Amino acid sequence: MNQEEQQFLQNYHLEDYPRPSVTSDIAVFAVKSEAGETYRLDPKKKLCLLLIQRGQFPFKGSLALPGGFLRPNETIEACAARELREETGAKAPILRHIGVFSNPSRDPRGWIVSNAFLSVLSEEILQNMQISGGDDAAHAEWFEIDFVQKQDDICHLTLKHDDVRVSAVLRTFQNIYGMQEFEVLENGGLAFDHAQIIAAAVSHLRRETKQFSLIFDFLPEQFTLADLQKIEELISGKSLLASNYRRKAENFLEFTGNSTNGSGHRPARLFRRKVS
Amino acid sequence: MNQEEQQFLQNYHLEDYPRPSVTSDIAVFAVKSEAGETYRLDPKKKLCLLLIQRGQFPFKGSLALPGGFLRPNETIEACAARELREETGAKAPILRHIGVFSNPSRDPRGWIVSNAFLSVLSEEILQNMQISGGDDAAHAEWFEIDFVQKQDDICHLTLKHDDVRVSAVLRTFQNIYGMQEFEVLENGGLAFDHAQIIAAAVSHLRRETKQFSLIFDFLPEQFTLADLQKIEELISGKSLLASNYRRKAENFLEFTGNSTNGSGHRPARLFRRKVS
DNA sequence: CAAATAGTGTCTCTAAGACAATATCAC
DNA sequence: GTGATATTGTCTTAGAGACACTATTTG
Repeated sequence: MNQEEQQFLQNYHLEDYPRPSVTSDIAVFAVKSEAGETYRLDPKKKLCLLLIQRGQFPFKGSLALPGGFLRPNETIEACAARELREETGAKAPILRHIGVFSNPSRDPRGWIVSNAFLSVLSEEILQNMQISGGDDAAHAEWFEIDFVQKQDDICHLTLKHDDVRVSAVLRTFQNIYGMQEFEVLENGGLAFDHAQIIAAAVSHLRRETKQFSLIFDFLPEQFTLADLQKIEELISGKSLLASNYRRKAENFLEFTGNSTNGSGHRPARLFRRKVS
Repeated sequence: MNQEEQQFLQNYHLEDYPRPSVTSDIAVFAVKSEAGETYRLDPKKKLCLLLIQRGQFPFKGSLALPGGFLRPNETIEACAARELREETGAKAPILRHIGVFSNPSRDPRGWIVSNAFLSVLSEEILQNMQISGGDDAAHAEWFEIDFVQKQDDICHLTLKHDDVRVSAVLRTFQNIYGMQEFEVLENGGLAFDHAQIIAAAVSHLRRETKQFSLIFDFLPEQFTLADLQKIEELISGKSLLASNYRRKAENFLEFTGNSTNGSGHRPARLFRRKVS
C-alpha cells in the first residue's frame, strides 16, 4: 500500500455517510415426536419452528424469530449463530442464508436491514438442550408449523403451541427482478415482517430437502429409512410410497450394520449419511 | 401503537449502537457476438462480465464489480439497480441476490457488508446502451469470462479484454455451516474480495440456466434454438447435442411463426419464451 | 395368529444421451 | 452441387411412480 493510499484511508470516514443497522434473524426447524403413542404404533412427528415471545418493544409480547444486531468484527453468519445461542440456548450446526429484507419501513425503530437464515436441529440435539429466553426474549418455544399454498397464489401459515395459535396469510408472486417473493396479507400477530421471512424459509427448506440436502440434519447419526421418509413427508406435505423413496434414498446412504429392535414389528436397518 | 410503545420508540436511538456500512455489488453477465464472421459461418459468441476500473482508492486502478453504498429509504435491490445504472449506464431487468459478504477485513476502509447480486443483459439491450464510467469509475468494460474447476477443488477465473488479462485462483469448499464457498488463493489484481463474489455469481448462474431460468434474459424476445443452446454451452462450459437439447427446451418455448433468413443455410424457426 | 412395520420385485412411463438421417437455404 | 446449419426420428438406458408381494418382530 503506497503513501497516497494510506493518506486517503486516513481521511476517509465511513461514519460520514448514513448507515443502516444490520441484523440476523434465524428460522430454526426441528422434527419433534409426540409422546402419546400406543402399543406398536410409531410415534407421531411434527415439523416445528422455534419462536420467541418478545420481551421488549417493539412488538412486545408478539411472536418473533430469534435474532439480533450484527456486532463489529463478526461475520453475519457468526452473528446468527451467536444470537441463536444467546436467545434460545441452541447451537446451530448448519446455517443457510436465505435472503435480505431491507424494506425501509420493516422495523418501527428505524433503518434496519435483516439477513434471514435457516437452520435445522436434530431431535437428539433438541433433547440435550434447554431452550431458554435470553435478555431480549421472554420465552423461547417450539411451534408446530403448517404452510400450505391454497388456490392460486395464496399461502396459509399456521403456528401452534398448546393453546397459542397464530395464522398468517401471504401471497406469493414474482418481483420485478424475477424472484419469487411473499407479501404478507395478514400477519396473524407475528412481529415485524417475520411472516414473510418464515414463508421464505419454508420455501427454501422444501427445495433443499427434496435433493437430500439439509434433511439429514434433522436426524441422529443413525436412522431408519422410515425416519428419513417421514421427515421428507412432513416438510413437503406430500405422502410417498416407501418402496420408491427407498430406491431413491439408497444412493445417499450407507448401511451401518445395526438394526432397531423391541418395536413390536420387523426390525429396521439403521443407515447413516454416505459421505461420497 | 400504545403510549408505552411510543415512549419506547422515542427514547430508542439506533445510532447508539455500532453499525456497518452496507453496499451492493453486481455481477452483470451478457453474451457478446464476435464481429469477424466469414461467409455462412455463425458468429462466435463469448460470455462476458461487466467490470469497472476503479478511479479512487482503495484499489485505485484495479478491476472491480460495479456497486456502491445503500442509501436511506431504498431497498438493497433498488440500491443494486441504482448503482449499476449510475456506474455503467446499464438498466438491469433482473437481479438475483446471491450472497452476503461480511468478513470484517474485506474492505480497507473499514466495516462494510456487501450484498452480491447477479444480473443478466441481452445483446439487444447491450447494443442500445452506452456503458460509461460514473463518478466513482474511471471506465466500465465487458470482459470475456472463463471459470473452470481444475483437479480437486481448485478453480481458475480468467477475465480478458483486449490486452488486459486478469487471472485469479480460488479453492472451493464447504464452510462450517454446510454451504459451498470460495476462498481466494490469488486475486489476480481484482479489487476487494470480488474474485470470490464473481466465483459465487458464476456458480449461481450455472445452476439457474440449467433449469431454464435466467437463460432467456440473455436473448431478445425472439430467438432460435441454436441461440439458446449456444448460451447454455457458453455458461456450462460443455457442448450439447442439438437434437436432445431441442427436445428438452421445447417445453419452455412457443413458436412465433417467424423464421430467420438470408443466413446462407436452412432458415431457423424463431421461438419465444412460453409464459405458462 | 394378528397387528404393524420393513423390505423386494416388477411393470409402466418419461426423460436423457447417442447418433443417424433428412431438409433447406445462399452461393 | 456444396457448405453450413436446421430439424426429425430412433435406439438405448436411467429414473420415477404405482402397486403387489414377502419378511420379521411382539403381544
